[in-house]
Amino acid sequence: MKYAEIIIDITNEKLDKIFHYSIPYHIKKDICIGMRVFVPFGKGNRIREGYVIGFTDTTDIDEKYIKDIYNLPDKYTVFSENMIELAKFMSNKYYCSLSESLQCIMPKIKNDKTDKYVYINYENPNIKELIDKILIKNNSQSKILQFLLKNDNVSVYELKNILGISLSPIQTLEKHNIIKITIKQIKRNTINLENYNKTKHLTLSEQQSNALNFIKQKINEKSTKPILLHGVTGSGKTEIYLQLIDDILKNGKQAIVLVPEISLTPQTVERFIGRFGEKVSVTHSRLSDGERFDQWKRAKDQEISIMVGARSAIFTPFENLGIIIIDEEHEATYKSESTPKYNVKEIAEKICNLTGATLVLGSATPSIDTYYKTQNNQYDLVCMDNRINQDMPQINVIDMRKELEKGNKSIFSIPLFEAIKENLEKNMQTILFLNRRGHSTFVSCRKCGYVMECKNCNVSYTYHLKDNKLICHYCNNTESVPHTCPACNSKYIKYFGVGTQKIEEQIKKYFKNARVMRMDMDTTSKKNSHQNILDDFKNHKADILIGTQMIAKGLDFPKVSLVGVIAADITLNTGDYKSAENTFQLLTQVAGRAGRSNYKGKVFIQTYNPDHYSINFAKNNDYVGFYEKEILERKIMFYPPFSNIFFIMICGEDEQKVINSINFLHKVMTYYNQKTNFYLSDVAKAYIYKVNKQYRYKIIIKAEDETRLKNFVLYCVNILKNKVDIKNLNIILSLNPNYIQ
DNA sequence: AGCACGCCGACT
DNA sequence: GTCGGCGTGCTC
Repeated sequence: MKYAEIIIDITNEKLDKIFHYSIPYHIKKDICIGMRVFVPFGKGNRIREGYVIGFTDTTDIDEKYIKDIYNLPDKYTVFSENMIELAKFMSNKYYCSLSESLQCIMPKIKNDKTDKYVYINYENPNIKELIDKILIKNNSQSKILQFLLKNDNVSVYELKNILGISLSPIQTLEKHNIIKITIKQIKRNTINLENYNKTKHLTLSEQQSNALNFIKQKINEKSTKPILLHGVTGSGKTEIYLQLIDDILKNGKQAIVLVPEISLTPQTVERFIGRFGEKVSVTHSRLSDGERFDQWKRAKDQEISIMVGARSAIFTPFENLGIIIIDEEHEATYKSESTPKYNVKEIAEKICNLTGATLVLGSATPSIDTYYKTQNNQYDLVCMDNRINQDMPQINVIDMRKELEKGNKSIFSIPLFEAIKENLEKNMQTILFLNRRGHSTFVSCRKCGYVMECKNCNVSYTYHLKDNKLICHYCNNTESVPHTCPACNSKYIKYFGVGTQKIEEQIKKYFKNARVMRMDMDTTSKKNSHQNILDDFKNHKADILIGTQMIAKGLDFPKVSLVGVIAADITLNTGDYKSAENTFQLLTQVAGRAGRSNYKGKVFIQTYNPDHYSINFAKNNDYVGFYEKEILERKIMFYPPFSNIFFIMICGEDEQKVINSINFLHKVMTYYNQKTNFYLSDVAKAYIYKVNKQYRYKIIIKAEDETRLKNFVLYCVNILKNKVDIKNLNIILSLNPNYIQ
């Protein structure tokens, strides 16, 4: 144990290696693998943060260059050895540096003074005299008290910075009982336990107990295979999760539950808190760094046993993890879109391999990739085909071409219109789904055909009725609507296409007495507005809810008996190989919102492609049928899971430079591909080829073997980086991205 | 990342 | 002559 192996917490390719430091005597007894360290680094010996990932007795470096570790900031290990192993796995799999992986695993420890707040101690009976005594003096203590008398909610960190003082006068005042330092309550965004009623186990249906017993048995057998729980919408998957977790806790182990960010509303969370109370912690994207760290630390200190959260909750540092549950496993948000571009299902599988925990994936519409693994014997499969309370809703597909033939030019088909009317009369609720926000998709001149386009991006503006503005959905650039056409000066500006705002306008026009609410990115930008809309709708403060993606999934409104999909074609025609899968999933999930309690649900899907298999299988609630058709398609087209797709995009403001560099890269790839013979596309403009003034060009390459493909691409990109000036260019690499751009 | 070294242009 | 621009290279 002569030297410590340290990873420096700086993101730079050249620093992505182990540095050796010697261990001074005063920390020798405390230091261990996984701890944070401060070390002198570089020529100026600036103190930098680093992590101990191992020890060694030998080094290639001349001993005279080796420096001492400066100190250990924490008394605990930040990473378990499993987590260090996971970080190595991540940097290899997602081609990022070790420090990036480690940063991703551990929440940023903010200067730990940030969360300590300072108050004058008014409980001290002599406080008035004591303050007066100090105020006369001209010292740091006096400055502190003057500041505190004028300001509320002051942190130690702010005091030090604003007044330019050190910690010691603050500590002296605390010692003399003049001020109090309290760790700030982190309850701000977490759920208040008092609002939740304790719940007990529900009685399981036969299919639920079968599923539960199957999974329990697999856990007892110490099976290492992940388990897919395929249960139709409303089949009661959550209750199974709860009882599984209960079992895990009884064995002294802990549980991680991942849900998509969008369903991290109290609706889902309350079921976990209701059952397990203060043993549960919840993380979501709106937590501050300090709050996030606090949750992390509570897990580390074994104050909690269950973490419910979005993607990043996978890194919760439980000592004795028993189970990882990934609900709605098909959701695209489980793949990160920023470095490291990890897929949380892969991370979860790795963690389970390392710790012996069990991985359970749940969905009504499993991803094709996951279901394929069950057919391949890599995963176990357990199914629940029936709803608990009701039959599956009746799904009607409406051919919008025929509506047009009949002379109906409105957004609503006659059957959907009649159903909305009938539902309103019955005082039941309706959900209308459209995967596009705004009012009109584009604005153009009737005379010359000119389309209003964003200056920064190669996309047409979307018209927003409420503020009468044109908004670019890619860069949020906003413009007023012109009165005359900028190209030909004609006055005939017309709005085409349909967005959620337009639906709202039309509904209000046709159903004057209906109470309507809209939920999309435009109505949910304020804090809690998301939740307020859902609560109001659940309490029947509105009859019709119009919305995008965000109303499609996981919500449970007992009084909704009608669901209308305005245009199924939007997801169908994205040009992505996953468009059929996404359409099937979305339609099934939206339809699942109807008739969840005692009322029979009805669903209307409007489309110009009524014969498309994704729509037909969704109509018949036939997941397996859809899977069999789709997997055949993937095999023929050599798409995942039969291949891996590498997406390479180069962006920059100088279009010629972008073209030159991507052409060079393509030449290099073509040359080396003579041996490897992967499927290599030509250079092409990205789907939207200009965003935020940046021009974007892409190359797509497909291969069966992930590692060989990845090595090939990284090798070629490296040649590009060494041979061509790529300054001011951005090279984006993504393996199996959610969307091909 | 951030700091030193080093090699060229416009000034006290 | 020298001050300072930031290009290049290295960090246990």
